[in-house]
Amino acid sequence: MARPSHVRDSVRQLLEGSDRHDWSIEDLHAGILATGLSADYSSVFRAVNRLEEQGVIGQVALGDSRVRYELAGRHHDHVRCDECGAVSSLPDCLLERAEARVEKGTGFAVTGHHLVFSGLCPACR
Amino acid sequence: MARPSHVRDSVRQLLEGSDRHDWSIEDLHAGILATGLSADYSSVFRAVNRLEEQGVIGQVALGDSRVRYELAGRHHDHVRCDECGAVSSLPDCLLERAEARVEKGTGFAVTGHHLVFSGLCPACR
DNA sequence: CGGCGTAATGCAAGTTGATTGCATAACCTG
DNA sequence: CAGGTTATGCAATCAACTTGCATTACGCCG
Repeated sequence: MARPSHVRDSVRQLLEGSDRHDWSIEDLHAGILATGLSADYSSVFRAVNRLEEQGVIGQVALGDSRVRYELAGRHHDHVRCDECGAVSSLPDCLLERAEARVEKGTGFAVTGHHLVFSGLCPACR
Repeated sequence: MARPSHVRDSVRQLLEGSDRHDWSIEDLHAGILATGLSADYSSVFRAVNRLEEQGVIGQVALGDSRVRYELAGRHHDHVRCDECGAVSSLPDCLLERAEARVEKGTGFAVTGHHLVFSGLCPACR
């Protein structure tokens, strides 16, 4: 019976109150502590899992072997800086557009991209 | 003075002797043991790192929080089965093509994709 | 051929981030 | 207020990666 969870609420607020697309659990944990509230890492972990189950947030695979999250919403792709790791999101799916467009839209100097389709292989479907 | 390294050689042979694109260090380690040779996990780890430095192999980010490797070569994208994790590579960059093409070419039922551009952000370049 | 210096290896310990078990505290319902 | 369920903290565990250190194996040079 969904009881209030200040941890979950805090996580949600952090996600909603920023435009970041690369929150790690640790970032969220630190973020909560920074607001003066307290929460255990494991509680944040569980809050995040729950929010993910509920479809409120989703994982973002940025290839840094660390699970990152962002608010769930319309599908979009990301650009990431090789240097500082900054992540920006692209307004829409650019599958059929070129990297030049990314450059133009974000100011990033695009050097490459990583693309993974997901689905079911012939054997599984 | 690059001395012979049977571990490195074994790793290389495994990579070259298969069409897999998702070798984890553990897979490689197991693969070597399977050939009758012996090698420590850490040696495989170091061999893999060296081969990566040398540009012989490269990481593949498949979003399963585990570092995976494949032979370095022309850029290409991957399709991964949500169910069993099977990975196939696509012959060329499909950035400007649609998922329908992937379906057709691989037999996978594509349900989505993950795309990450990399480059330098305005501040870094 | 024998000594040297450097690279490779194994073994074990250390790190980091994710995950779980368990006991306690909090909340909603009846 | 009692009962049942969920949330939380704390500590322990896990998994994968990484490093330190001593030892061994090459390859080279005199």
